[in-house]
Amino acid sequence: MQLHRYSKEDKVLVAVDCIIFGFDKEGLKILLIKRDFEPKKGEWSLMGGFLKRQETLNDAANRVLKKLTGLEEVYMEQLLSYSEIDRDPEERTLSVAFFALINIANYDLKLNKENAAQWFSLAEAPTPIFDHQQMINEALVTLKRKALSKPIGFELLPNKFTMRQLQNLYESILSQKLDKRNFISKINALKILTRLEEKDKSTSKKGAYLYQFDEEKYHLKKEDGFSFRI
Amino acid sequence: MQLHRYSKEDKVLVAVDCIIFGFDKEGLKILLIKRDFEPKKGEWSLMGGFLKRQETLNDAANRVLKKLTGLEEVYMEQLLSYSEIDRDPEERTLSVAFFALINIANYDLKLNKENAAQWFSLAEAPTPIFDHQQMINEALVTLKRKALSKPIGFELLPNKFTMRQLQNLYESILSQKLDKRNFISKINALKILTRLEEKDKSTSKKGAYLYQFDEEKYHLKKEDGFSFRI
DNA sequence: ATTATAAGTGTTAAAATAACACATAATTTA
DNA sequence: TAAATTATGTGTTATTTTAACACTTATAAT
Repeated sequence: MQLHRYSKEDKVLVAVDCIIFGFDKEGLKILLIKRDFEPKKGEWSLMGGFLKRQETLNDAANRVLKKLTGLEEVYMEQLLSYSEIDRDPEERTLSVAFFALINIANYDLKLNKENAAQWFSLAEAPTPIFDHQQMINEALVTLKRKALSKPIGFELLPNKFTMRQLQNLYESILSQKLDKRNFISKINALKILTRLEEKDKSTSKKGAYLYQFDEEKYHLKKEDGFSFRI
Repeated sequence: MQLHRYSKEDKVLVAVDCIIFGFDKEGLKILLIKRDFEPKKGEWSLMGGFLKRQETLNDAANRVLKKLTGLEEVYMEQLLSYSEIDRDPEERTLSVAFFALINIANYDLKLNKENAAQWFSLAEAPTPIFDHQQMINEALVTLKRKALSKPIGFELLPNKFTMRQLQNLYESILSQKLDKRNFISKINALKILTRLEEKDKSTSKKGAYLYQFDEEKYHLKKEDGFSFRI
């Protein structure tokens, strides 16, 4: 008897590639890394690596991200898999895309000593290798869909933020200007924010109230979902 | 020099599993197959098979479906991948889920001579092997989301169908009764149907008008999407 | 002729959304 | 110290969308 009944089947390399979105005062950004191995060494790429036999895809995505950037405990979500035969010219590799949202200011990328990882605004990002641009484009569609059906921002914004920052985030994601008054009413209707007494004076003389997410209500809304019409 | 620069990396078996939804007068159904190889031989399973080195995931899903059921040129869409280490007790296997929608009446499953494949209503389906039930549950969520944001039915209904059939389809997918008059108004507002002069008399003495999808408008709407509030 | 059955059709109230403009607080400048 | 500047903060109204709701019609069966 054979050791494995599936032994006649083909095995393939499986990779994970992480589309990391960040947000700061300049807008929505994406994290790319300068690839340090062949093929395509020196070109820009998503954070990627190979799946090991003894780990799940999620584990692999987290391991890869930590190794390349020092980022840990990042919220990640699986997207689609990419399987064109020659997508990696070196060898047949199936790649599973992941996406993550993080607050740029919270993470010190200098941990990444060679500084091979870099944030790019979406408009200015270089064209990455293989089919990574396609992955990014599809992740953006997912991100927009999520912004319209779930609360978003908890992972992207600092702990305390102004209403304007939240609106800027939505505007960045949706590539669309929103009416301030209507935006605030809609957000308030969700009842996921707590307004603090504190104000942020960094952008105005008057100062702007700081808000925090009510984590419990936020996560409840996240499960239920809603239809946020812009 | 090594033949492949990636040669130190692990390779794994990759499978595809197809969640096939069908619709007939009894409602929404799912197609399962009696597994004819070990492990779990004789138990119910999704249509599945292994990815070959020289095919894409989509190709594999279509090949598997054709082999097991005779079904060809079925609309399929990729869902998530499942990667728990021991999800298949035999050997580490990554599985990529696909989902498809077909019109039960259009396909003669007797082509599948051993009749190993069988339609089950969702409530009556046996518990399938491995993590297949989880795949089905997640596919159902996807199906509901799609029904609320894209026109649906083209793949599931016969070429000509009554408004009632379309409503039944939506009710099956959403597990929810809908108001006849409101449903018709909303569907008509989409302008994707053509009403024929013909009537279907199979379910009433009066007869019900038959409709067809206007394929062009249907696909335009499918690209744009909409927010169908039920 | 009566009955039974599913089809077909419109109105109205309620809710959600979109459009819209001015007052305020605090700093900076004159 | 008065005036100007700047981003913040706030409500109302018209429009659109959605939800609730009941009777008539065509035909076959009795």
